Amino acid sequence: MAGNSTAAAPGGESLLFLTDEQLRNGIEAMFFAYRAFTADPDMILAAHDYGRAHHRAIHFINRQPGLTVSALLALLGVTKQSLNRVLRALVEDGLVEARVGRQDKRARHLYLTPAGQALERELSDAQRARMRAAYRAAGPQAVAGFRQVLEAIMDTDLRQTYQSVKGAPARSLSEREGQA
Amino acid sequence: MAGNSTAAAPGGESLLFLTDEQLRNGIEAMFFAYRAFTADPDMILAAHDYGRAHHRAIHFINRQPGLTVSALLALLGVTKQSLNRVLRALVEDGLVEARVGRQDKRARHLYLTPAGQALERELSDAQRARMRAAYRAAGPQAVAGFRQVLEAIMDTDLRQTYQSVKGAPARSLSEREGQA
DNA sequence: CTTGGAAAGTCAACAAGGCTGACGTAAAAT
DNA sequence: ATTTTACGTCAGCCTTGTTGACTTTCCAAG
Repeated sequence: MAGNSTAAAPGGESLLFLTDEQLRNGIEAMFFAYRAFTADPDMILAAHDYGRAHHRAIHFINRQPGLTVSALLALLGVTKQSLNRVLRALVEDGLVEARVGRQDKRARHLYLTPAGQALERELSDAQRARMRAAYRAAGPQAVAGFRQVLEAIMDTDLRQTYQSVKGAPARSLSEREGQA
Repeated sequence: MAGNSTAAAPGGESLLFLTDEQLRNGIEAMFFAYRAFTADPDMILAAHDYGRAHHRAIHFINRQPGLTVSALLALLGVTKQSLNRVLRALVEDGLVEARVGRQDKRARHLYLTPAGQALERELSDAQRARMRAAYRAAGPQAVAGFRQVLEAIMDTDLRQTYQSVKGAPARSLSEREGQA
């Protein structure tokens, strides 16, 4: 079975932190923390008649202005049809601008309008405030561990995706793609 | 505004870990890690024609056998109509048993049947395997930090909820409520 | 040059799982 | 006796995921 709970350490280290009970606590902590993590943006979004899907799109468009729909698709991990609905609403409401590619006219390059930037700021201010408070309370060392474990939880694919975004090229894409 | 990024430390500590950039990375790490975190259970659930909602119910019923519908409601933070749909399916499929309370006959106490326990094991084995690998890769100190930050992210309410479950009384509820 | 496939995006329709509102019933509490 | 609590249920709505069936555009091979 899978319950090799309190195994003695082969390398001499205490492996008590690998107990099934510890793992279960970690799983539940992820569940509750993620709920809190999305709570503030959710409230703001509801006031604007948007949902989490809109938030995610706005977040990454802000992070990499000029990225294409398919690039965004790869980041979000949803179908293009699903994303399209969200994107259409944002474009119609004037929060996002979709410019046709100069070199490849099939591609749409996405940008936040000033209104879009305003909402992005509102959302990320709230979310960062919570993270900042948590980071401050836990301290730098805990934060380092936090990040380490989160990265270890990711798949190889996702970790690469994450790493590629982390650097935040910002603006480089638009230049690379030859946009205005 | 909210961008007090690289502020100098009032207490003398380096506050570089509170940079907007650092916070943004943390936010994205949460997003990607949570996706990976739910990926394995999601695949198993799809094969059984269930969704995440069923998983959550099964998880907490396993954690606290004999808990009532309203207790589960409080843990999950959804409406009873939403939970009821999920619960009805699980009861009909013979994964969950709902016993009428002995002392309070209004209450339904929930238990996993052997079939329910089997699915729970399948799901949690997969999820724990991922967490175990991540914990092992990151090491005990990182795990401690991980847990600290997650708890700090939670609201006061959620933290209390989490703490109350963490102890895992398991079986104590059924006795307290006078169940068979 | 044309033609056929791949890539980008759109429209339509469906399902899961949230939500609100209204109602019913039994049991408990006052 | 009345009110409140715990639970179930019906009806209907919304968001956000899905698949399937198209265009339009680009590129490469014949």
